[in-house]
Amino acid sequence: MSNTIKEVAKLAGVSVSTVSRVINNSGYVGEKTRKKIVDAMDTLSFEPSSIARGLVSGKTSTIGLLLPDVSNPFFAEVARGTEEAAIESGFTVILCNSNWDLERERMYLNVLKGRAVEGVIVIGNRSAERDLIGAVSPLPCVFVDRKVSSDQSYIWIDHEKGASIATEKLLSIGCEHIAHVTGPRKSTSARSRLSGYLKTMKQSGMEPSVVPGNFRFAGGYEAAKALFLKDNPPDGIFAANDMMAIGIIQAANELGVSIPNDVSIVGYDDIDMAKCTSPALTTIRQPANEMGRAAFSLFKNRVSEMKIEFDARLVERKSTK
Amino acid sequence: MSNTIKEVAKLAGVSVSTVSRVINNSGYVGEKTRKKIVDAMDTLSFEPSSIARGLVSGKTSTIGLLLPDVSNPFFAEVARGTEEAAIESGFTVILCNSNWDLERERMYLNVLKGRAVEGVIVIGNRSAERDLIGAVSPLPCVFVDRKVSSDQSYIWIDHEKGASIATEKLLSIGCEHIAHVTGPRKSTSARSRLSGYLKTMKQSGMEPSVVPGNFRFAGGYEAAKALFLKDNPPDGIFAANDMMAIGIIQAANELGVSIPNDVSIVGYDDIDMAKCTSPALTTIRQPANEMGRAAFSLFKNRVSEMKIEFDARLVERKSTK
DNA sequence: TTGTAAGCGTTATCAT
DNA sequence: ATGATAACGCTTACAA
Repeated sequence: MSNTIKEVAKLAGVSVSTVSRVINNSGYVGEKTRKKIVDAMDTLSFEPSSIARGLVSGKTSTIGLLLPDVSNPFFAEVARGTEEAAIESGFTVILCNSNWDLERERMYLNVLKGRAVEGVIVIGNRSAERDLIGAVSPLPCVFVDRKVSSDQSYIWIDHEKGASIATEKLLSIGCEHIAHVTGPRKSTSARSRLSGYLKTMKQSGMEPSVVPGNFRFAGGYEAAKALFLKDNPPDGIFAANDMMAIGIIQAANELGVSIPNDVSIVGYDDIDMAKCTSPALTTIRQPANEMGRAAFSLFKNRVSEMKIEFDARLVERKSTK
Repeated sequence: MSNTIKEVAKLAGVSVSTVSRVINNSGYVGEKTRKKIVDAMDTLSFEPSSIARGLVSGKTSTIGLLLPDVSNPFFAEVARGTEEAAIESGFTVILCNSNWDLERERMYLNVLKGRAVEGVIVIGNRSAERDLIGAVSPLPCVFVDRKVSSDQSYIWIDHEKGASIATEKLLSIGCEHIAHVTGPRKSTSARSRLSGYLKTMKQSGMEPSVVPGNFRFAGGYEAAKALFLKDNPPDGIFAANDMMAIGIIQAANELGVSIPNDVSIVGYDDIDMAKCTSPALTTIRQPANEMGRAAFSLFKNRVSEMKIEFDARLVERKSTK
């Protein structure tokens, strides 16, 4: 049962401030007194109230982590990285799933502020930049997977470049009809990938073909079914993330479309599962765990205006010729 | 900018107690006054400090959710359900990934207590029951996916029965050599599934064949490779969860083992992806989201000694004859 | 070396 | 219908 500092003080026959000193290891405390207090704390199994402490110090050792959907393995992995780094620094993280919903994003941001988090890490959000910054201000905010123009910090990876690499790979192996299955419209990273695809296609004078997706397995699956049933099916597909790419592979297998003979597939993320699909998925690797850890360290070190950029790179496996 | 109730009071030209009344919708407040105050709160975009509230009321409206691994879709979905229900009740949840690590479980439990959560929901943990209860005591604790003998509450689903149903299905279609790929040894649900499998096999006089797994895609994949390369490969496999079943399907596809002709596969969980594998996965359905919601409601209504049991049921798809 | 007392932002109990 | 004011459990000058 959690007792108060007062009861400890009484039992030890000292004042609360002395007890506070031994709790925080600050100021001078006589050896005998310290021992008496420690004993008292033990017998009462005293645990200081982090609420009261938070009220006084304004510090809660808590950060908020806002992301669209933990079920997405990429986000889950970033969250893991952040959480691991946080715990190592004595912080705890409050996890919020916005579900790609603008309203919920705003709501959560308020909840977090009310909870007096010391900072917010936002991953793959949809809100307009100024809305977001306005909403969390004056808390430090680190953006992951999104470049922001102001003096905020962010962890970034060049999706446009990654998408170009993916598209170029498909081009380089001779694909002549390359389709792109997108992520949710409001996801900035999805948009960047789309734009990288579009640019690269334009540069090489190819006709783009875009199918809307949603970053989920089922989305890729549906998109692929539609694509393969067309008169002029693609011979290359760049999916905006691995989950959809895996859905595409399943659809292809079901329809008897052979990978990579009939169609080559490139995904994005390099989630665990990508190694093990059949055929194994060629994809653009994002170091998710590291990105999460980096986000926390940016927050922790109170660096503002710091931009860490990671490199997306191609991981070639068997789903491309 | 997070303002205080004082500043709102000043701006509205009233006392803090009146502001407190409109915040909490308690006591009488004149219509005009209320409007002034609401306006003031808006212009300052005031958000009450839940810390200060917590200090006064002793309530933090926060619960801890301890689970082994958010990357596991089943856990992710339970977490989603819990979080949704929590938010609807004005609670926020602190999410902790134990990574199936006993040490981390204990550590997190302490962190949560220090953070003054009002209760803890524990999913699929490994710790011994009394350790766990001792560690969170005196906080209310709801166990998900685990039956506990004491007066604690739990949400449960009969894994042994589910596993029996799965095994029986395989038996009923004439499989003669049925293997089981297990979950992590220390997972109680994995153990129950194993025991259901073992029992059913024994009842029907069949020789069991158990391969260790880990609930992850790669685990199923590896196990299947080993299994299919044996002299006497199985004609039926019951995987302790869907992620592994999907890994098994991939391995089968790669090795040219035909499903369900050469081998029938049954999974466990019925995650989203199960519908879309190729062939679609026959599996035991667990209502993950509902289980998460139920867990929160058990906590919320402060019911102790309440046991909610869900039913596992077979969802037949194409991976079984 | 130790104690006293003033907050931290709320809520709740009295008055008014 | 509204306002003072005393808690809540702790930290932290400032005194002693």
